[in-house]
Amino acid sequence: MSVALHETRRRQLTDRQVEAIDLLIHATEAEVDETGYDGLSVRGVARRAGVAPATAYTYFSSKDHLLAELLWRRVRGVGETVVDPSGSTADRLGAAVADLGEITSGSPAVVAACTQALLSSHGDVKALREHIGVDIRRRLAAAAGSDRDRRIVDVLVTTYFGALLSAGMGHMAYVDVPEFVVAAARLMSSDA
Amino acid sequence: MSVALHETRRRQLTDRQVEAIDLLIHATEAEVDETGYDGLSVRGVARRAGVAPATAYTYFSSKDHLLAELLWRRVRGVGETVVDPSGSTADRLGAAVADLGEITSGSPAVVAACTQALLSSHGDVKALREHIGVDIRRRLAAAAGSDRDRRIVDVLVTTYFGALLSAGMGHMAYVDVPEFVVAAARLMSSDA
DNA sequence: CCTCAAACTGGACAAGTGTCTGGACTATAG
DNA sequence: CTATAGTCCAGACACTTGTCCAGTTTGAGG
Repeated sequence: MSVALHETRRRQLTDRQVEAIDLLIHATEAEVDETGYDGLSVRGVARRAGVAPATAYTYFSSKDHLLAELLWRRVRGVGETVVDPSGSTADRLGAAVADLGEITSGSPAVVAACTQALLSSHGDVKALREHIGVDIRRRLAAAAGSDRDRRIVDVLVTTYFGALLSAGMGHMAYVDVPEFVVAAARLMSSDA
Repeated sequence: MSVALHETRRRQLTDRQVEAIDLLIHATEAEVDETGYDGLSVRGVARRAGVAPATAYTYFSSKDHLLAELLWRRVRGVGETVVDPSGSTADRLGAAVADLGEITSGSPAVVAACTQALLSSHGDVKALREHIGVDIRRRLAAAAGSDRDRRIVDVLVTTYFGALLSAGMGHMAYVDVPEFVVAAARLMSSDA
């Protein structure tokens, strides 16, 4: 029996289980793209993935958990930004934020559902949210480089999540989020 | 029959109905302070307010609607910030943001529940969210004054909501939100 | 091939949410 | 005072969500 360590559960999972989880995540993406957040249900995802509802519930405790895991995979999938030391702080932060745009590319319905799910108070979602927050902050901090700009990174992370929220509410397009955050970075970097 | 125009419904309401609605909102505040967002229910609020559940549902379609209305009333209750033309942009924005701190004063549990409710996709909540967003933006824009700083106001509004989100997730205390946004304003205003 | 423990299944289940309805109540108009 | 339109109430209702369980299937090890 070959096994693999996986983040969704704190146990070793067989290849088959890993595959079932992947199936569920992909089914989630397809399903939410058609039905939207409100129309999504764990049962619907399980049906699409060809898995029994009870099985889906052993891996994911709610639809929010499914969506949060989907988003977390997207965040992890973003490549590390190459820092160019010759550029200005704003340039470097801009490059990092532009790379983060990969997360919010694709179907807006899917992105909106994921970000909405991330606000859940369920324990499983909280943990994934923490991972995502830490990861994004790490990327921006690496791009900023010096400790002198930590304050700017703090504000920028907050602005980034605020912009995602704003996009989720339809006040901004997801494609415009990176640009907006870059503009904020320039406003804060005097060495532009 | 005396009547009053009220925002919760698009109809004229009797005094008695206005009072019932006030009772429900106050009961919501007390209830959520004890039980938190997850423990809150329309039925529980109705019981505390001494109103039948069905009646409560005629005025508010969900617990999110109750909480959003509560927050909207708080926002409306904040006095208009007096703009001091002699101060810097950052100073004026700072004064406005400090006044907005009134919204998030009081029980953090209540504030957290309200902000969480505001993320609901229900139509009733959406409308209130819109009102709140417009009102806060108007206050900051008035404080900024010149059109030159419109960009800064855009970022600041986004940062403000991002900070509220951050506080809701426990990464920041609600009392520190104004200070954080003021710091952001200073970072963006070169005429500090 | 056989054993057995683990995982999957599908259906039942309790809890919670929002809606609906018939009857009681209230206040305005005649 | 009576008629009547509108509101409120209490309970029933359909629906969804997450949990649980007994039976079946799966697959690694002997």
